[in-house]
Amino acid sequence: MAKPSPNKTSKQKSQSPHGTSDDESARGRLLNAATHLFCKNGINATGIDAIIAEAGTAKTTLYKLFGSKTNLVNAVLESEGKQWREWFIGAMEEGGGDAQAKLTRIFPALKSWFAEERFYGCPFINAVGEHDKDAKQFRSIAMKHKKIVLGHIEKLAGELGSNDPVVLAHQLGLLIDGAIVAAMVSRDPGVADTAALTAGPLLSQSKPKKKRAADQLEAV
Amino acid sequence: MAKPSPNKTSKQKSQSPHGTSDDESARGRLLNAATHLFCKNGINATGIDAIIAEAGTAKTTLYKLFGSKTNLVNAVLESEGKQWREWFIGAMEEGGGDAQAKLTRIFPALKSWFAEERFYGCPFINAVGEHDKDAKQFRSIAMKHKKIVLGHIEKLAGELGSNDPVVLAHQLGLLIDGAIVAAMVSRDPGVADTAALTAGPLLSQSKPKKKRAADQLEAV
DNA sequence: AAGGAAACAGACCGTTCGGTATCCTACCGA
DNA sequence: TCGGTAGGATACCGAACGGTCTGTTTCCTT
Repeated sequence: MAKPSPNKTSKQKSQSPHGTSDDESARGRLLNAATHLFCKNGINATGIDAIIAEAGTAKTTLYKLFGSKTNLVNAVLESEGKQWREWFIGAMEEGGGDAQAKLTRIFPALKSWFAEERFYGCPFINAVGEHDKDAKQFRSIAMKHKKIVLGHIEKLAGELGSNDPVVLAHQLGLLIDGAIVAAMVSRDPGVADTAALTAGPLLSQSKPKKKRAADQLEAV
Repeated sequence: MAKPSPNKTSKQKSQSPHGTSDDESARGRLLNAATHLFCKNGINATGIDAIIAEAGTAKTTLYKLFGSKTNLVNAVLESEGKQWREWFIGAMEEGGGDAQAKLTRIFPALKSWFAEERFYGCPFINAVGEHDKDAKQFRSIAMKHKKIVLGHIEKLAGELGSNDPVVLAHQLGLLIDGAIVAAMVSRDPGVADTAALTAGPLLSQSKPKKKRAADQLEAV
């Protein structure tokens, strides 16, 4: 939990799901500033000038380091996604216990994220929402991110003994997404409690053999 | 079930949750074009010129009728929200049956929405996501919309005999939001089936007296 | 001490943005 | 015949956009 040492190479567990690395190079400052502004105000609403003002760099530096705004956006999403996943998976894994214990930590972890002053929703969902929905660009990035997260949940769901880990992971994914957007809109971290309440039975009743999930689907 | 008439033109149950009213006046065409482009490409990414080009009107007409882009955005959200709610509530209510039957229609209805060619996610969620998250403007509009929807679900949850209709409505709301954003990102209407699968037990097991929801929360 | 890379400042480019002004056309009821 | 209204066309405005340019400062290396 407590973490020593510097950045870059050292493996540190983040306390926070995002974006304030202590990288004080121009690149790091630009990435931090762009992350903050893109997430807070939206990508299209954030101009280059605002980013360099917050980063305290020159415009030249930005274009030397990233080449274009598009590249900067991609770099932000990549680093932010990586940091978020490390935080999220870490929050499940740290503290040990069985799969159920780990999966039960999902929504308390999200709740603490929602309560942060700089919680602005999911950058991937927001990025998709403010761009062409027929284009694959952001949707594929978002799906790649989601796939990694759900993959880990699916693995835990398997350890849990679920008879359909894929479906269970998707169910939890739905609750996660729902909680994130509801928290973004309402600014109420308490939505995570509702999500936890909904997820609870899924995690405890998934061991006993009942009808298979796919069959239940047919019944609807 | 079919209710006649009150407003404006003829009152017909919409087959579709959005935006293509048959109003062929300049105002109607502008509203349709703006709705389509805002939802498809994002509000900030959509310029006035693109809107008037799709509407086939002059820029003057837009500003004579709406005054500003901001006003146009608000008009779009208002009309779109109203149409969506009428469609959604209609989809639950039409066909009758008890509260459980009505609530069970939620996700099949959403699925048919997700499958539409012009499904671009929830305009309110997307609008919040691409603007300042510290500002109330879009968040309050979105919450107002959501409150009406959840209010209706809550009423049905009460009829269902749920011992905590408010919590049940919020649980369903979470699944609805999650399904909408997941469908927007993945373009897979099937997420509605996963949501239905998750909601099913909530609707059937809510009658028997168990621990109160709030108590379960404490247990987490 | 000298050199060079990295970052600085900021003027500047062409384009597009939201928005305004002017003038024109068509229709419609009195 | 008339005037009013609704809408169309187009030129234009200042500001902001993403991006480039020239030139200066800082600092590490040798």
